[in-house]
Amino acid sequence: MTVEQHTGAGPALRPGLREKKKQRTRDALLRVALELFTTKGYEETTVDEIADAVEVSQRTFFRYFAGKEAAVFAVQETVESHFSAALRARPAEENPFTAMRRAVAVSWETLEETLQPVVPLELYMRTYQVIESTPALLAVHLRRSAELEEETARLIAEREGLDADSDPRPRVAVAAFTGVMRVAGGLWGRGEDTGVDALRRLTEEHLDHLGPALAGDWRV
Amino acid sequence: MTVEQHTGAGPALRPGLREKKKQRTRDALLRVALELFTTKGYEETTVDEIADAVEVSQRTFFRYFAGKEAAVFAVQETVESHFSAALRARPAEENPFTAMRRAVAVSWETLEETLQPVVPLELYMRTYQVIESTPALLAVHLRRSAELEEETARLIAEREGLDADSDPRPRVAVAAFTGVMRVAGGLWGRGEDTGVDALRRLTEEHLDHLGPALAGDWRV
DNA sequence: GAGGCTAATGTCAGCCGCTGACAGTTGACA
DNA sequence: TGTCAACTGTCAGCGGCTGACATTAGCCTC
Repeated sequence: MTVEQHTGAGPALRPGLREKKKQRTRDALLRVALELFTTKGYEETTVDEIADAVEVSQRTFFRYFAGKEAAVFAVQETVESHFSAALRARPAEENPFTAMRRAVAVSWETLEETLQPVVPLELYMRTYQVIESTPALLAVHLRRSAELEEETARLIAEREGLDADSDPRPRVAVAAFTGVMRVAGGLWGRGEDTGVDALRRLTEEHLDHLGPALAGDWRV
Repeated sequence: MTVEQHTGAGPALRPGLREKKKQRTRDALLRVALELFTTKGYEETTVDEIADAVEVSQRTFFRYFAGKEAAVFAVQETVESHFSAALRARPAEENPFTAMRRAVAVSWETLEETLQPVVPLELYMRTYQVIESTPALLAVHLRRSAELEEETARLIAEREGLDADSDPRPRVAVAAFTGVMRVAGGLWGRGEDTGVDALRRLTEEHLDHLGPALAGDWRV
């Protein structure tokens, strides 16, 4: 059994019937899973239901996804590496915060076309809301975010010519930044407007407060 | 079935044999669970093993703890409310950051005596390391931290006479603060020195960088 | 294009976490 | 002492997940 776990970056050279079938099965499983999660809820959806809907055995589902959770976060992986790429592409002159802010902005602008081959943007957005509102998923999401944060800190350290292991500043800055991002994300998840624009606006708004909030005395 | 889920704040007026037995069972389950988790690992420990060691049925374990995880975080609950209390006790003149910093410092100083009745401090510290090094537990921990963060933001907002729902600044400040705390906690979890002092020192060190890190240009 | 190789899938048995239902036991209190 | 309620045990069962083994089906060679 070989089954590529990640979508992109496969060999893809002369797909062959076998590869194409695998891809189709994976896509079908993913789509059906997200569709069910977003309609009847994550906890309420059984792996058997997903497998049945795609007409494969439960065992096969687990060969494509490490677990029920994995299906939820499969798309998220794409989004995250999309952000990392955007950050790497930022010019060296920008300071850490500007670079992160713009990387977020850019990666959201181009999100739709990046995701299109995998799932429609709208389904992804709905999935994101399921994550924010399902305790078990939120927990995993936060841990994953922490990992992305670690990676981001290393990127920032590199940009600034610092050693990420000995110098705490990159981590601290990134922690503060993503902390704010998370607050915005949480608010968005609890709000009504589920569009990308609403999320973008909320984020900008909150990031604007980062500097002043740390200054200290708000009562002036 | 009534079984008080939390340790403190019970009636405790003239315990009675029944209450005492319940308390003993719960304590035994908790201690044995943490002991097993910290020695053979969380995933490797079965609920049956815990129950057997205490000589109760598996079903009884689940009547005292909502799940395997709940046992791990039972102590953490105490620690968290201890911190909240310390923050509430901070004088109003202190600015948000100072208040949070000192609340952390104070609550750690008095941690041992607070925990003593429940579990030895050393066992708690070991448990904390298990949390940091077990993905499933780390995930839950982060979600719980997010909830504490929410509560803390409300406290801060109240101190400053702001509305936590409309004004993003309390949340942002708290997010930045706890983000840094988490980084320090993570480093401590991966380090060798497992004492409280090491954790305290790391925290102070990282918090000192919060202001400067946000200033922007680190290359001067 | 028949046959062999191997990847993908299906089937089955079983572990573990967790829950509802029901029955048995044991403190509490009149 | 007897009644009631609280606590516990037993049992059956679901859902997530895994290892082992048999079956199917794409691929490649002669």
